[in-house]
Amino acid sequence: MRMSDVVAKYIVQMLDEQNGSAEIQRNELAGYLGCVPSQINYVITSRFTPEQGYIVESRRGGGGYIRISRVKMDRGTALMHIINSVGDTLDKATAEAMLKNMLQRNLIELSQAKLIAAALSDRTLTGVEQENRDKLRANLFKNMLLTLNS
Amino acid sequence: MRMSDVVAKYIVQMLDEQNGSAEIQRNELAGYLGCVPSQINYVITSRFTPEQGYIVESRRGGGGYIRISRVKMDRGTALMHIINSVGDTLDKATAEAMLKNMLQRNLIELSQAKLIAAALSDRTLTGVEQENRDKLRANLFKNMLLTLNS
DNA sequence: AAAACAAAGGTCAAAAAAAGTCAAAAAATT
DNA sequence: AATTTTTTGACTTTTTTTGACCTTTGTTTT
Repeated sequence: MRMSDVVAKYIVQMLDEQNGSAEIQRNELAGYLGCVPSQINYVITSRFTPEQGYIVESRRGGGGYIRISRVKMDRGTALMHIINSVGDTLDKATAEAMLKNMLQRNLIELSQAKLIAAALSDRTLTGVEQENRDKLRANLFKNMLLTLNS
Repeated sequence: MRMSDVVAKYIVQMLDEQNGSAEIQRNELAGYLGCVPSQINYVITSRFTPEQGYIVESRRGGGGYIRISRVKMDRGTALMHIINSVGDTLDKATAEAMLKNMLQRNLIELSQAKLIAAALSDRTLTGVEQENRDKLRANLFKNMLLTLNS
């Protein structure tokens, strides 16, 4: 079995045992499982992504940690669907249409839609090169929506 | 739990109990909590800054003290203040501290804080060059907050 | 009143404790 | 054979902890 699978399995097990939330110490876990610390980062970026329904937070420095949480799927199923339908890039018009739609379907509140729209606006993203904007928009959109269904 | 968090928690608790104002003796508190005195300074400068809505006053010498107070204002003003305190760039740690503080002060809701945090996270912004991230963060932060006070 | 001493708090930088990044090498898949 | 995914490790960045030394203020002595 691959090391990355061992790590992933371990994390999934923690998530199962601790109802959807696991906090690890990178170096400690790496030591325990017998891999290099950066392997943990690899596993997290490759298998615990927003698309796959996970939120990852971390802190460096003394007492640092990595926290992984599984997003619950209730009303979230609809959101999850939407999140998954967004590819690598997302243009502003499409994003706005989607937000409008979500509002009509009562999936999000107005203040939330406004927050998201503000993040995706051209005004906010001046400074980011045109070619990168829609990529960033996709990222922003997906990551932000994810926070709503946990 | 980190020493710094223990200290911060202790102070917050005092603030809560004494409606927004706490007076401590540095050496005494350090002795009580079991840390070096300068740890107290560290915690204060890292977690009880004006940006985060605190005023700190102190006096040396016999009978010296450190007084920490939470400043309070109406929501719109407070948000405006916060927005204005953000310059051209904003690093993630500062942003998070600010969000936490806004939450504590009931200026925003949890779901909103989460949306904003997600937009500012490194994970969302991978793809944006390091040197531009904090600039973009400042933009995102300010533009998003602006939607909240209208 | 001046000088000496004691009692606070302040500063700063080094060391320690984490986590993050990136690219090259190796392994697995197609 | 080519491409994609994994593994590794050197190097970076962030955050916290600690301690030696500094400054300010109050209290005693002379």
